[in-house]
Amino acid sequence: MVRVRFAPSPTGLLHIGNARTALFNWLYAKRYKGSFILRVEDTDVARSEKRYTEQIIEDLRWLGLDWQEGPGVGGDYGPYIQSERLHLYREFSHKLLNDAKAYHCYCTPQELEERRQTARSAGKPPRYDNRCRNLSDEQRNAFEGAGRPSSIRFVVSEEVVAFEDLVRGRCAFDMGLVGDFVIMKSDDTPSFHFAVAVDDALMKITHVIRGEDHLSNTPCHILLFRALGYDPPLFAHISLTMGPDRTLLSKRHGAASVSEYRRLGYLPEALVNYMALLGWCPGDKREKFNIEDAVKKFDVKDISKSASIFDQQKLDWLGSQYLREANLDRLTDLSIPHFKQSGLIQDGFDRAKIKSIVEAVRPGLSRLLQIPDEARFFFEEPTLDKKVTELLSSNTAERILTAMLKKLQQISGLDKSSPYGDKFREIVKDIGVETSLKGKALLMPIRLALTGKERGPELFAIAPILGLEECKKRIENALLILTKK
RNA sequence: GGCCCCAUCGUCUAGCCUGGUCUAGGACAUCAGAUUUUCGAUCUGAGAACUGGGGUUCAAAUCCCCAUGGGGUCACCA
Repeated sequence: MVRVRFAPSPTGLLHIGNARTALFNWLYAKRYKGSFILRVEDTDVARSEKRYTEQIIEDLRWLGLDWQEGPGVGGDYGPYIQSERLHLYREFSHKLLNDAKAYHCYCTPQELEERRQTARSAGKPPRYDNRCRNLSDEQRNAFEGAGRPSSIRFVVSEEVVAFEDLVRGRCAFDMGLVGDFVIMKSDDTPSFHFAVAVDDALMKITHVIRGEDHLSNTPCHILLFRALGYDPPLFAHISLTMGPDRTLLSKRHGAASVSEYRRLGYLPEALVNYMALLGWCPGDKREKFNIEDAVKKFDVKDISKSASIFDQQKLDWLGSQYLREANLDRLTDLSIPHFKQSGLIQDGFDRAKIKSIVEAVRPGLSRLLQIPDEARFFFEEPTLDKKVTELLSSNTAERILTAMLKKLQQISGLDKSSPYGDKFREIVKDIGVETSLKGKALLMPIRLALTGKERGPELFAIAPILGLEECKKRIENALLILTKK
């Protein structure tokens, strides 16, 4: 039975890199019909915040990554929030203390920091020198008497620890090179290493799929598992995601969290598809695939070993693919909040109209937030700026618009479903014949007058949505500005 | 700095394990053409890579070594 876990720490929003790790864990669990477990690692009291826990949970749900055990769903190995498991870490740390596999360290953070600095400037590795490992009783009593707080450190044995990483193959580390590390902080909460080992052991995790940044932590965890009397799980260290400058993806690179991409209006299936593509491919030539397809083919051993750079353009491309094939009613529902937020509609709006606007506007867009922007001219009369009026200031433009206005005044409606077919198209056709203009020369002035923009949706889709009166008004308006010049 | 991981078009990658079928395939982006009476969208096409050096071999993108480059880690952060 495969049991994998995603263990975010609620010290910030769900980062794209972490979300990808969660996705790979989720895919692996689904692929092998195992359990995906969510565990909240909130042992950093100073930086953890409840709102982040909530936000992370919301983001995972939005992405569609459901968990079989964890906050909100329970499970046999709970609690799944580390701050509710403190008694367990204390218990296990005392066990290690009794077995002489751990000891109290009285060094203060300031002392440790100073030593690290001097070591670093001397060109030496900034590791702990194990100085409290063999404290005499007198020394210990002196520290205790002075009321010095202590942390608990793990006795790291000098040996080479090797393991078979599922993506990297055999990895070996000389533990003689690493210092004894803290397992319980002086505030009696566990360090990351300890909490991870205890929880992964107790929760019977079979595969630890996590970022490559944990690769060199792994031997520490293996030693801990052994000291605690458990078999270590299998490890799979997946490559990291970088920004365009090849440094670790972070806020500096712009949007870096799932919430931000959500706010920008990417469809969750597009984001999931893109994250899966970062360091993994389904083996065939498809780039666009849904999560179920990914489940069928996914395996950690196929994950690329090298780091990958987050490519906004490719995400946008995928975003546009999903946007154009999304169910139109769903898309309409999803974009309505964005319309409201940009002040384009209020309660009591015409849903059918919004739907046709969304349909007209969606090709070429990659996310929901772009929809109201692209559709703004449907709601607000365009302000013809200097550039547009310049583009319009040819006498052919004036001829076209004058003819158009005249023809529009002679008809009673632009309705696409009128028995006369597409009136607007007919009118344009006639004007084309009359002026012997065609193509861009013919259509661009009309587009500019109607929308105020050089680019936008299909012109013949715009007019019927705008309606006859609005079209007349806008053309009149454009002519007014032109003749005034 | 020590240790560890990694290295194919600008980017994501296929191929590497099990050398020959690779004059290295696909996708995004770029450029060009076509099409839509249209900017965009769409379609078609083009340019674009095995980091370098040594081996091993009849043969190396593929196996080995070194160099270089990138990244990670060495916290009472996770």
